[in-house]
Amino acid sequence: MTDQAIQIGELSRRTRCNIETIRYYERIGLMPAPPRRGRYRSYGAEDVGRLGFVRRARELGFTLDEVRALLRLAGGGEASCAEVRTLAASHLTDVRARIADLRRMERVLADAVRACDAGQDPGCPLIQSLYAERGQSSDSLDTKIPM
Amino acid sequence: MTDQAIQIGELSRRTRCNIETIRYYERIGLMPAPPRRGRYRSYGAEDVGRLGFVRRARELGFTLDEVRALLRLAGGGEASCAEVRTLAASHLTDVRARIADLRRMERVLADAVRACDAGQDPGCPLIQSLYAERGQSSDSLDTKIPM
DNA sequence: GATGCCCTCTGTAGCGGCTACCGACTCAAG
DNA sequence: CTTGAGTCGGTAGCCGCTACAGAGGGCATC
Repeated sequence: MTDQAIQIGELSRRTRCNIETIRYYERIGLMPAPPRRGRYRSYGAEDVGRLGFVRRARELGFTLDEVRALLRLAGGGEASCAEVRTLAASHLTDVRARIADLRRMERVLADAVRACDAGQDPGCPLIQSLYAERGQSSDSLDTKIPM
Repeated sequence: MTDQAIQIGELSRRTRCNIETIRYYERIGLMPAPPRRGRYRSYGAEDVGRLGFVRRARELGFTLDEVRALLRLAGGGEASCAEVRTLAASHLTDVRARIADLRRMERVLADAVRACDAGQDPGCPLIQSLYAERGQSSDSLDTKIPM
């Protein structure tokens, strides 16, 4: 059985989650404070599962607040599936917006690098394009989308 | 002529850069400390240009350190164009890596949302996929690419 | 029992790039 | 004279960690 008590280092290895990060998650209440063996934290299989869940959600770009919500919903029954779907769909929209922003950057950068390679301008084309103002700026600095 | 002295509010309007951010840039030495009229900062056309440059570089996703480097290179002659190119090319690589990460997230999220819509699973498919471990995790949490 | 060595502990401070808020001031218009 | 808008410097907060300091614990080896 895998329900033997493990220490934080082993939990870290199994979930590929930094020890400091585990303690951080505990501090902010994302992971429950485990019982202690002496002064050492003692984790079980459930913690491995929960922390794995958190990590995978983070890899999908969910914020810690969203992860908290997902964890709450994970316990609920069928009803919560709809809420999960909503959360995921809205996050998906964010991800797509970020992709769109990055693609704009990519295009401009690639153009500039190409212009540099052509290299018959009097000055550096990239520097010049940074000095020249383009139209409206797509707000990519203002939109605050997490991660 | 546009070289009349303007205050920080006007500079903010012209560059669409938050006043607090302008003062922040001054504090960290990205913008020079301007002369004062009384106790108020007094800016000129050059500042508008420089700050615009900074903003546009930021919109392309350059870090403030990279912007600093670009500003230094902007003064230099032909020689620096090659350095600018290098900087931009390496940043472009970063941007592309971030796009790739986001596309992976997008794919997984879109799949999960679709599975939710199909909705014949016993539990919520997204929650379940977060509990199940996938293979190696593409490191999207570890790679630290700015912005 | 003393020496290593590794693990774990708590606590705090730092990262980047801002943003927000504070009370105090300055200045011009009404 | 009052009111309102702008500006001032300073500090603290945001997110999601990461790093580091200094102490204590536990086990193997000499």
